[in-house]
Amino acid sequence: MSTAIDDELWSAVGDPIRRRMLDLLLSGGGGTATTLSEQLPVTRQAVAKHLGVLDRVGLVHATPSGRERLYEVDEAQLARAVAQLSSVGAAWDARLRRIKRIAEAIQRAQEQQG
Amino acid sequence: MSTAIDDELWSAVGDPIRRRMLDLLLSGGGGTATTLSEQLPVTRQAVAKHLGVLDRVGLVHATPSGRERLYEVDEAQLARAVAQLSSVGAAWDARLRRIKRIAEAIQRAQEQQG
DNA sequence: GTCATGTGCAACCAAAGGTTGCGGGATTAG
DNA sequence: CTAATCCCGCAACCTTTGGTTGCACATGAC
Repeated sequence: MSTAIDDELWSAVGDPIRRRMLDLLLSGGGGTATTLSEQLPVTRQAVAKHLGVLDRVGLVHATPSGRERLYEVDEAQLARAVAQLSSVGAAWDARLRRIKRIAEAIQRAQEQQG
Repeated sequence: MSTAIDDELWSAVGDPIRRRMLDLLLSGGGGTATTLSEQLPVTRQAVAKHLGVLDRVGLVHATPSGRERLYEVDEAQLARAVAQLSSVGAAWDARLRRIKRIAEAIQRAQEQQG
């Protein structure tokens, strides 16, 4: 029910730039800070900071290769994040359904009474 | 595929405190800045700011009542947000599946060849 | 009227996202 | 080998955002 433990993963994917970065890394099969920044509206340094955040929570990992630094998505960790997203979504969805059921019950009761 | 349009809703539910506020509002059937702040680790003013954010994106709406100001969740808008969460989750999930399929295909090809 | 309570507004602080500028390794050209 | 280049990391600085305190105003209780 609670989302307390997973706030780090959440806030990691909560940033629009970071979500687009994950998209780019997934579709491009990895990338560097420079290549990513060319496809994003921010500078290389900003991308590097975001990559640091994603790296810290384990969503990506880096492979130094010569003067480049190739980043790739950790698929298992991203799968975990996706699972948590759907978990929260499912919880809210369930509560919304319950509220709707209760509201309908109240309305039925009022119609019977009135 | 893209999440560009819905960044506002995303970032609204991207904050852990705001998610807990939505939870509290849903389970408690509404609340004021004061009552919410009593159940959260931040001050009333911080809660009020968050309520302002949630109000701006339409996830909650306020009902002035005397000297109080009751906030309630806009269920339709929250349902929209949930849909977008699952949408992004599903997109990533699909891409992860595709990557896994391709990786397996490559491995099969290598086994045949080697 | 007086007192308490809930709100809103303003000033101030700290952290996060973003930018520019610079210096340091690895790679390629000469 | 040297020089130019490219990619990267680090540091300083700015702006926005989440958070706090303090205060003034309005409304309900006495």
